[in-house]
Order: sequence, then C-alpha cells, then structure tokens
Amino acid sequence: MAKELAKQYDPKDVEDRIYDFWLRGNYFHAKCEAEKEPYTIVIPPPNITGQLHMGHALDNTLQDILIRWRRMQGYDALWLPGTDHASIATEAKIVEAMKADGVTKEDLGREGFLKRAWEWKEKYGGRIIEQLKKMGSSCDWERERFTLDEGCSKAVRDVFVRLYEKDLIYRGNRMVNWCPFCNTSISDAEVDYSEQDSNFWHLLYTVKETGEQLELATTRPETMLGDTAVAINAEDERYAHLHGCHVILPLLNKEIPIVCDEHADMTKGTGVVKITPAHDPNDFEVGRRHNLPMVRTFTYDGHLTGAADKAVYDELVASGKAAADEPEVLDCGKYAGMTTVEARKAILADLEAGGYIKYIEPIKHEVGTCYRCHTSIEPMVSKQWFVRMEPLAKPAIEAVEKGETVFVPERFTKNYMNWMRGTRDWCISRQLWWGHRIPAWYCDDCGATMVSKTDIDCCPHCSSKNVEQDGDTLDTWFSSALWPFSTLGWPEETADLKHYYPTSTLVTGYDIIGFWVSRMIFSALEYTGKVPFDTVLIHGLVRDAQGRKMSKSLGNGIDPLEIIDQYGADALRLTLATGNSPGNDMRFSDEKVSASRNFANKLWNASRFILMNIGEEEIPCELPAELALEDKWVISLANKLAKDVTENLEKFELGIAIAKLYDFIWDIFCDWYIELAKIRLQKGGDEAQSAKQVLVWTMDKILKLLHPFMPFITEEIWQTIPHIGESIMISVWPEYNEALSFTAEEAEMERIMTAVRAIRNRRAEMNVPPSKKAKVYIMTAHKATFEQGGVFMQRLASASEVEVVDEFEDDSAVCIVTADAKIYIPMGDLVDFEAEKARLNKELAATQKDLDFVNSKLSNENFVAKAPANVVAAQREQAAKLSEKIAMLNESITKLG
RNA sequence: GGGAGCAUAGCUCAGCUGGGAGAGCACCUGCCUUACAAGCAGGGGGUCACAGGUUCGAGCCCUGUUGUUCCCACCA
Repeated sequence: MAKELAKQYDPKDVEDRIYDFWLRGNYFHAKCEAEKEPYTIVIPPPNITGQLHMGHALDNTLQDILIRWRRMQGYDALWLPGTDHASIATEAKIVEAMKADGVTKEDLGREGFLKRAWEWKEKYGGRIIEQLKKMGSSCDWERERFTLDEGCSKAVRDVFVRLYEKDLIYRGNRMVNWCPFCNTSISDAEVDYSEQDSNFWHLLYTVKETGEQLELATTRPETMLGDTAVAINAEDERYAHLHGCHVILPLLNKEIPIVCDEHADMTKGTGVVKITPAHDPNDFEVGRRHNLPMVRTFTYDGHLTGAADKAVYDELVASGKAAADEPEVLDCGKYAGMTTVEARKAILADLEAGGYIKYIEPIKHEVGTCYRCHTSIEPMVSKQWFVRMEPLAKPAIEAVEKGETVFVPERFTKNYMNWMRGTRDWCISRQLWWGHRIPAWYCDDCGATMVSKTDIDCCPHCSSKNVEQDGDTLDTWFSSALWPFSTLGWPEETADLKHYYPTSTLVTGYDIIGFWVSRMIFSALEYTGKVPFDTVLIHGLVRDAQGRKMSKSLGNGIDPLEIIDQYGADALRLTLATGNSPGNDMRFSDEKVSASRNFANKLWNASRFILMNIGEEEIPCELPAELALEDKWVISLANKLAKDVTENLEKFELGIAIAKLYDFIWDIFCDWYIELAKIRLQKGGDEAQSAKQVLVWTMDKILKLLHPFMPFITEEIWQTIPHIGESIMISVWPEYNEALSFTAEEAEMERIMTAVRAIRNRRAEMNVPPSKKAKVYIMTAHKATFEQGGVFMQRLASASEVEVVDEFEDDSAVCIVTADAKIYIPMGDLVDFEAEKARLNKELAATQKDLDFVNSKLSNENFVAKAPANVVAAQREQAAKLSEKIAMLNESITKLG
C-alpha cells in the first residue's frame, strides 16, 4: 500500500475527514461498562453567547489530552460536554439585538422575550460546539447538556426546595450589590474592584445638644440624605461627652442620633463616620446592631427617589404587606430623579453653599464595578433570595482538608480555602428573565410564601387563586454549581450517575475557583454526599506575545480558529501543551505555532520515509527476532519514553510529557535512528527487513504516545503504516516493558555517538566539507563496540573507512580524544599543525580543570564521608575517565612535537 | 490591608525529591548528505534579580531586599 505523500503535511486535507471518521466509529461515546473503571471529565460549559477563544482552546486541549490518554489506557472514559445559559451575558446580548429592531423587553413581555431568547439560543448556541469539534475534542456528543434543559432545570428546582426546607435558603431585605445598568442584583463574586481617583469630603454636622461642629469624612456624599445616624467609638475619649447626643443632618435639617459602634475606627480620619444603612454594607450592619431606620434614597435604576417612589412604599405599608425589614423610601425633593452622579454634584454644591464642607482631600479609591458591564455598583438594601453559606462551607472546607479533592498545583488550595472561609451569604436572585425562574409563589390574599418543585396555582393555606410566582430568576452559577451531577441525571439514580460520579478531573482556570469550583464542591457535598471530582487541574491564562491579557477592548485576542486554519489544530494543541505547567500563565505567539507546525511536518516526513521504504510489502507489526545494536538502543529508549510520558501525565505535567516526546521523536528517532537504519535499508535482504520492522514498531509507539496531544496527524499516519485495529484512538496505550530495556546497548551506542559528534565537530571547525571523506583510525578499549560502529561513522561522520587499531603512527593525522577512544584522521595538507597543537593544549587545559574540580571534591573528607555512596562513586569514575583522557591528550601532543 | 506567583541565554520558557545549567526561537559558520531547507551538521552566548544563612555541596531549602504580575478585602 505504498502511497505518494506530499512533502509537507497539509492539515486541511486531513482534519475534517478524520473527525468524521471518529464520529462514524462512535469512538467518543462512553458505553457505561460496569466492568471497566470509569474516568470522567465534565466540560466547564462555555456560554452560549461565546465564541471559542484561546482560554477555551487551552482548557479543552488539556481535557482532550487527559481523556484520550485514559481511553487508550482502557478506562471507560467519558468527557461530558454542554453549554451554559449565562443569564446576564445572554440577556444583555438579546436585549441589544432587540434594540436594532426597536423592541424592548417590556414590549415583548416575559413570554415573548423568552420565546425570542430560545430562538436566539437555537441559532447561536451550537456555534461554540462546532468550534470545539474543530479542536479535535473527543466529547461524548450524545450526552451534550445545557444548563437550562429539562434535566438541569429539574435538578435546580429540587435543590432549591431542599435548601429552603432545611432553612439554607431564605428571602429578606439585605445589602446587595446593585448594578444600575443591568438592573439586577449581583453576587459579591461578580463585583470587580478598580482603582479610581476620588475625594474624601470632610463635612461638618452640628451637634444639637452642644452646638459644636462635628467633622466627618465621606467618599459618597450623595448618600447623605439616607443617613440615619453618626457613629463614634465608645472608647474614643475625644467624643465621650457626645454619648446620647444628636446631630442635625444638613440639607434635610433632620435630627439623627450619635451612636457608639465598633465600626467607627478611632485611628481613621476624625473617628466619626456617617451611617447610611440602606446604601452601605458596613452601615447596614451598624444599623442592624442599633436598630436604626433604613432610608432608601436611590431607585433601582440609579436615580434619586421621588414622590412616586415614596407613594409605592406608603401603599405597601398601608396594605400591611410591607415586610418588617422593608426600608423606608425618601422623597428626595429637588434631587429626585437625578442620577447618583448628578446628585453628588448638586448635593455638594448645596453643602458648600451652606458652609458644611470643611475641606476636600483627594484620594485613590477602590470602587466596585459590575463584572459584565463595568458600571459602578450601588450597594443597596433590596429584597432578595440568599443561600446561607456558613453551614454549607464547613463540610466543603473539611473535604478539601482531608484531601478528598486535591488541587493541582497544590497552592490553589489556599485560594479555595480563603474564598470558602471568607464568603458571606450568597445572593442568588436576579432581576432577569433568562434563567431558572425561582420556584416560589406568593399568595396575594393571605400573604403566604410557598416553595415547590411543581407549579402552584392555588394557595394551600387559603385556597385563593391569587397566587403568583416570584418574577426573578436564579444566578447562573446556581445551576453551574450542580453541573457535575445534574448532567449525569441527578436527582434520579441513573446508571450514568452511579458509574461516572464522582467525576475524576476538573480542568479549569484559576479565575473561577470562587465563582464555580468552590460552589460545585459545597453543592455536591450537600446534595450527593460526595465531592464532585477528585482532582482540580488549574491552568493559567493565555496571554498575548507581550504578556498582556487577551481582551476585546485591547483587540489583542487571537482567534484559535484562524490559527487552526493557518497551521492546523494539532499545531495549535501542541503549542498550548508545550511549556504549559499547571497554574502558570503562558504567552502565545505565531513563532510558537510555527515551531509546532514544523514538528508536525517532521513527523509527517518520518512517516513518508518509512512508507517509501516499505513500499508494497506487508510488514508485520512486531519486532524481528534478531535485533541490531541500534535497534536495541532505540527500542530501549522508546520503552523508557513510554514510562516517562505516562508518569508525567499521571502527575498532570503535560508540558513535560510532550517535551520528552518532542525530544525523542526529533533527536533520537529522526536524527539518529532513521539515519542509522538507512545503512541496512540500502543493503536490502534480511537486514533491511528487520530495520523496517523496527521502524514500524517504533513509529507505532511514537504515534500512540503522541496521539492525545496531536490526534489528527497521528491517526492519519497510523492508518497508512502497518497497524492493527480500527483507529489509533481506541488502540492500546504503550506500557513500560522490562524485557525491552537494553542498558548495555544504550551505553555502547552512547560511546559511538560521542565519537561521531567529536569527529563532526572537528571537521566543522576545520571547515572540511562533508563531501571530503577521510579514513578514520580508532584506538580503544571497546574494540567490539567500535568495530560495529564503523559503518555508522562512515554514514554519519564522513568516514571513508574505519579501522580499529592497536597502534597508530602518522604525525600528519588529526587526533580526537573522547573518554572511550582516541581517533586519528589523516587529512594531509588540511592539517595546520600549530593550530592542531594549540587546540589539543586547550582541550588538555579544560580537561585538567574538570579533573581538578572533581579531585577537589574527592579530597574533601567531608564530601567523601557525608555524600551518598553512589554520588561519591560517580565522581571517582568521572575522575578516572578524565585522567585517562588527559593521558591520551598528552601522548598526542608529545607526538606532534 | 491580607495572600500568592514570577525573576534562569538577545526573546519565550523548562529545570520533578539539593550532586559543576537545558529547549524552542533569534544569531554566526558549513551543507540542496536519495524523509523533511518548515531541513541537516557545527558554534557563540548565562555571577540562575540582590544580600545573608543552612549544607561536604544551593538555580533548587530558609531569612531579608528589590522589581513585577495576579487574587482576596466593607477601609468611612
């Protein structure tokens, strides 16, 4: 089956065809075989709004390497794919798209909007899946899931009800992060902090009882209308006389109390702090401690409240439906309707005019912004649903402490612990439509709250039909937190869940440990009683060539699909795997991809060489009975390679595994073994036959070990060379085999290779072209080795003839000394004796220096006494070799006169 | 304010449990040697950020310093 193959590998000609071949073979499908050990990875579901970016490319390359490797090792390997509905991001995109048609959410209504959203999902949701396929991802597409599909939705409801019944979910007026642009609450994890220039405005409030001016500082003067107290520290002697007094709130001329609270820090500013319970997280806590009224002065879309807002509140109070913790609403009068930015200006102007500003101090200040739209978030008291974190975090911390789930690298455990220990209750309700609607119903007549797995249309308490479902949806991460088990069928006890859960490895970036990893862990423990995965493999960010984060705003993102188009998916994968160590960021550049492409080409040409030589012959896929020295050498190294690659994959050191493969394939197999094999191939006969078998055998091992990293090219080549089986991706992973370890031959080859390199080196220094052959005489203690190696020197070191001799006399010969041999090459007039003598002397000096160093160690009593025996022995051996070399060099120099 | 990472060749980075420093790219020299010029052979180039310490021995372990990146945190 000789094939005419192009000199250069063309991925375009191969990749789609191979991927189809795999799909037709159904090789990605995990069959849930009870007798096989499972290995499971669930994909971090990309957003349906998403386009494949380098982060996905890296994440999925790593997962595909692991899953392909385990599959070949004989595991029942399942890689479960899917997508995330990404409520905020998707809703924002759809609203934006609607803008073009001049339609708003309100125009369409909830149902109309959702209809549109699902249409949008059908249209764009599949795009990223197709892009994952281009990468070669071997996901089980039959099991593809979506966080908003029926099964996941069922799991979400189930969890919500369970948590509610255990009092781990509650509803209340709490301080939340409000995004006035997205018009929704967001969780603490969704707030990004960025440094902004701002001021401390030092204000003066008058104390009612004493008439003195009390100085305090604020960064947010626009909240002052909602102040309901001023706090001082009880220990602060400066203000001891003010305990129980009041201040007059400027502009409103309202009397508010001075309270003593630990929040007031004596060492900061004047030690006096204004308290706005409805619009500051700290002040909210102070307010609760002192039972202060909460006064809301902002609307949810970021304006100051007015008469209409107050009317709504009054109505609520009048009807008796206001919750006990409902904040009051202020009619801000002249400021009503202003944005918070406008209000700040107006209020400051009025304070200034009233003489209430003592001075302004410029500062730099960390301001919270929405991670989606980067609008400044407004802390705001709002009625939301929360998950009680403390009882959930405890077992999640213990499980990781016990090592039930380990982070790779280990240092990210700290990151996780930090997040788990510090986390506050999780605000899970969102004022959005695209997502899982909260399964809570409120009775308009009796005011009851009902949480249920099934829809409710009649109040079980008062039989009223006036029941309405909560209009909010759940945080996207609420459903993502269930992903490892909801996708396997939970809460049903499915066969998949029993077999594949807990999953094995989660592969993700360090940027979402808090958002996602930690929430999966505590969720899994609470609902399934088990950790969701045993290992979390953390990778870093892919940065651009200058080390900057790839981002849309910088426009420095590199599109993986363009790279695939230009260099092929295997080259992209190789680039991402090479030099990638767990947890560390990497830079991406065209040069790196081009180096990877060159490697693919190198492998391609090695296979061309083999195919050209075997021609129409049937070559058995096994080693020949008689093995030559070089065969044993390459087999032994390939065997060692299998061990190294496997061990490094086990340690998740994928970068080291691929580096070892790269070195073996290029340096050992291509640069040495193929060149050596040519000798026997040219001879023909039995020797050629055995060389072909070893070439095929070694290539087979190489392809299998490389397959997880470069699936397309390895399959393509494997199918063309003699092979057993349907597809390399379901072939058997090479195992280390003690019977294939030939250490003596490895050492012998090393001697010969050292000599070859030394001769090449000499010739290059003397500028002798390869075409000018010369006879080589060798004096050595390893006669048999060099007699065998003679042909190698003819081929690789431009030797016309090689003779192993006991004595050699020719003053005009170049002399080369290695640790094992003394090599003479008569080159007549090419030799410059003075230069030759200088070179030998230089080498002698260098060797002497090496020997001195080794001897200094050996003469150190402490070294000999304390260093391990094998280290000392190695140094002794080294000293002997160097001494021998020095003797040979001296002899040669003497001869030159 | 707390925590973490990084600092090794001109550039990008490896270097696992301490035993006289490596790769790729770039550069220089010579080669179209019948798989591959996206290739082959050879070469130059490093006080392993700085200062101490532990050790027979430190790029690696400890302490401190400097530079840099990131994460977390309610600093009025």
